[in-house]
Amino acid sequence: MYKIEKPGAYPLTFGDGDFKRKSGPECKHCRADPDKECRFCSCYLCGGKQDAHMQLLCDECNMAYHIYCLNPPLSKIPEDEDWYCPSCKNDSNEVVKAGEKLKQSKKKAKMPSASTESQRDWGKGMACVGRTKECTIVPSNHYGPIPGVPVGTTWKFRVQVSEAGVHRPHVGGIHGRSNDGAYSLVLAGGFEDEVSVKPKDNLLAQDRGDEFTYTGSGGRDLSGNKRIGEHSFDQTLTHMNRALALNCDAPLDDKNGAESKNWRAGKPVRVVRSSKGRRISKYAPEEGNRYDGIYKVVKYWPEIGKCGFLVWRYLLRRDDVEPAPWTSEGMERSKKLGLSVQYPEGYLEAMASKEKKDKVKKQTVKQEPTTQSNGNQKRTIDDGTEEPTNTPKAMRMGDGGKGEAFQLTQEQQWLIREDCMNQKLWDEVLSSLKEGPNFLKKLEQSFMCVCCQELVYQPVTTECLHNVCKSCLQRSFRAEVFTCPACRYDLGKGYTMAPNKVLQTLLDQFFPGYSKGR
DNA sequence: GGGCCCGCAGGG
DNA sequence: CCCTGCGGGCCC
Repeated sequence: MYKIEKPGAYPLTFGDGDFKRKSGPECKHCRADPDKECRFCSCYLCGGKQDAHMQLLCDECNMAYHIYCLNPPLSKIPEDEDWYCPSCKNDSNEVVKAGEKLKQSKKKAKMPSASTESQRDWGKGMACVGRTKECTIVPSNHYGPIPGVPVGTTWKFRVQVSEAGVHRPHVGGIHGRSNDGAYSLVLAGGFEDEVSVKPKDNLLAQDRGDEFTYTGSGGRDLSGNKRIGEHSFDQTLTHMNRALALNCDAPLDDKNGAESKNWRAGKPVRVVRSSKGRRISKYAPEEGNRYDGIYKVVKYWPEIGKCGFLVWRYLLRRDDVEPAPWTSEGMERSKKLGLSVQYPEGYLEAMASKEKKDKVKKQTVKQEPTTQSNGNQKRTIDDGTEEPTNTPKAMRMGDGGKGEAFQLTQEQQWLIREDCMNQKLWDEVLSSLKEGPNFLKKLEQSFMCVCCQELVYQPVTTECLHNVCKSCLQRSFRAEVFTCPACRYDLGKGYTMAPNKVLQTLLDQFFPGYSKGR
């Protein structure tokens, strides 16, 4: 019934009450909220629910795709019987017809996976995924901030930073063009042992927040299909190293380096700090990759690194009107803007269900020692093996049941930590864990919507740190009241009501089924 | 906890 | 087309 039989027969409509897909009568990912983007029940590429009549369903994976989101886009619904999405479609020259020998497309044939015996599944996970969106508001060679992305914005994965347009390469540390300049770089502490051989220069090697030194790329042994490796030859002032040097307001000198007379006159570089740099920099974020603003190249010079090979080094200095995230001004701003680590769509949910699955697996292994995984099994991020969720997934009282503390699952502890905007509330609620059953009462009180006086549903956590049902807040806005219903803090007419997915996941676990009929 | 090594995006 | 690359998940 989900197959498009003829052009014009589109099963994905919202008006006829027959909106059904893989998740039963209502999508378990977005609970059929028409205002919520969802890649599971709507367009897999943009998540948008609009233009249902232009959403094609893949006959293999059953995911929906806007014809205009496809690359290349389609102008109309194809007339063919079957349609397969880009990831399910088989390249025609990879299909083995009767009497033909196995052949592969040129590209695939050259890929490492074609010539390896490895059974490991590389297909999933954030290391090997492609972008699902692209920044188009500015070109890829844009200098300066990305409009709409404030300093302090943080993403869990590099691919998201790329999607936002802040730093486009997936892996590379510098983004630039060798005849133009560098647009952005990532500080991830990949060069900690590359401090100068001269001890007094070690100070310069440190990240001091508003100033830091950076090491160029290249000179590494990438054999074995690696992306980073040991230094084994000299770096040259070419490619991205040349690009970054061009940002410095001084004539290029690829022998001795150069220093700017007026450092602010150099081309601006967007700087992203990664949590990986934490080992060597106290300015690195706790988690993910954070946009820290605009820096300029003050000078650059060649140097013999600890590795014994020549490396190019750069001194960068901050030049941005937006406060740095680690300053008190910056922290206040981040709080006001409600900035928190952004995860890919569906990532937290996938992690949560994976954790659950792993636990189940462990148990089955314990019970049936003969069960073996064959190693060939394909894994998917969410292969839909969810059990019915009528029982709390979690924490019950201990065995005796007489007043023991409430037990949180690991997953819940993790999710609670993720919900940092509600940290204060959670601290308070968690303090009643030891009161056993009273914990749930306390939880219900703490996350009650001030409008409907019920447990919040699709909660919007406001800048002023209150939780209101999205629908309640929308009702308020429809009545032209644009303040927080709890404290009257002005949210502004254009306020975007992003539901707190982590909180919703948690509440669904603690109060299974509470959102039914809402 | 460290090593292995994949697809993808970008520049040239 | 080619080459490069301060990711990241999984296995040992």
